[in-house]
Amino acid sequence: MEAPAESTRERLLNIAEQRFGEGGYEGTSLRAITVAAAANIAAVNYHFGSKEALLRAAVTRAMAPVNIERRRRLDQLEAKGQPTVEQLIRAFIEPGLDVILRRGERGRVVARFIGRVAFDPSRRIRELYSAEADPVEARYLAALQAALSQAAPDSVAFGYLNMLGLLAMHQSQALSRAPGTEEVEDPGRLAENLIAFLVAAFDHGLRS
Amino acid sequence: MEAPAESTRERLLNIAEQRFGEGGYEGTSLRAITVAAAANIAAVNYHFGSKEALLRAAVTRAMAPVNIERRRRLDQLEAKGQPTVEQLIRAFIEPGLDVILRRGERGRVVARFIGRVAFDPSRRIRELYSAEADPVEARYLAALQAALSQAAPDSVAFGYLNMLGLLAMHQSQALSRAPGTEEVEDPGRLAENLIAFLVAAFDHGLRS
DNA sequence: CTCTCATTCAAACCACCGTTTGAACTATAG
DNA sequence: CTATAGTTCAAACGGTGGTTTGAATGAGAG
Repeated sequence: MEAPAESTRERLLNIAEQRFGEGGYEGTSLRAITVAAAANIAAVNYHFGSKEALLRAAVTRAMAPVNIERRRRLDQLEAKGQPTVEQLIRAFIEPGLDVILRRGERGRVVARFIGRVAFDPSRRIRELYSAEADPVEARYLAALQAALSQAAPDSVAFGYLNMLGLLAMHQSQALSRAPGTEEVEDPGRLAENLIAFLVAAFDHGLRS
Repeated sequence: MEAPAESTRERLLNIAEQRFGEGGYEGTSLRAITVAAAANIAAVNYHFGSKEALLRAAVTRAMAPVNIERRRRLDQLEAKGQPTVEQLIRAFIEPGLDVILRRGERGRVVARFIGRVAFDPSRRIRELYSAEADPVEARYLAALQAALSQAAPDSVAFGYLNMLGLLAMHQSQALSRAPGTEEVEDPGRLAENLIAFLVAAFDHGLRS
């Protein structure tokens, strides 16, 4: 029928991404995942060890390209001297939303999954996201502080937190209206709107 | 021992607020709630009818004072003519964070609960929040549009969505670092920082 | 062909879930 | 005191959760 090259392990990760992104971790059963992936229940524990380990593997796989792209852009910017606030925000936001642009329908699934994990009620699970994002986070904080030398460190951290939150919110479509009420926004336009919003807030809205 | 005036119904609502705010709806069992509330399992179905009805009652109770205060401020502002963007943002944010200021430790619990419900993975549950917030929402959107006459309606809606999201994020402390790493921010200062951040974004970051 | 090892499978395990039941308790009204 | 309505209780219901088991299957190596 379709691509037979997809291994059970990959099918589980793909469906887990989709279902965890729709219903959250607690709200999604392994049985729902394995049925949709045409796999046996025991496959999850065979390939990953536990439900949480499946989630961990899915988070790592989904975040990897985003982190790589963020690092790449940061390297590139810093090689050219002191980056501007807008350049830094762009280098942070765009990789998070390009996930949607690059791949088609799967892109939205991945983005929603990432955003959902970032906002999960359980601290354990939010920390999975933090652990993935942490390596880049320190570099962004330092670069933002350098670009906003007049701003207090607390303010820069506050701005970064808001940037992270708004990105996760738009990724997960958490507060979007009921489907049909509004058309799903074009991801490219969304990125530009979000970047403009954040640049203005960083440039004019942080206490010194 | 303590206040014996607390009815079973009130104890259930208080504990539900706390536990749903900590673990989310799916991640919190009725047994955990009833044990903590020193009530029988059947008490939930007797007083509310179901787990979801308990959540609904808790959301309604928690949101009521916020909505009342928002309406009051909106009435007051509109009686004096065209409100500024800052006045409108302040009238939206402050009631959401005053929940923390007014009451002591319980304030944080209530705020976290509200924020958590707004970001719940299940659409059903997010709609509980929307249903409570909706009546005021239309008024805020109209007032913001009037204060930002040069901005496109889509942009105003985009800004409002971001305001809603950032408030819910700070209410729920969703992306806060592990406790102990940073001191919990003073709620008053948080409100001022958030308002300044949003005013700047609305004034300089919305496409026309 | 045979051995080996990775993978898949049906079935079961046990714990916990939300909900229901019917009896026991409480207090107030007649 | 007695009836009555409101509330609490222990116990059980059926269903579903993540996890485990041990046998069956498959392909590749010697």
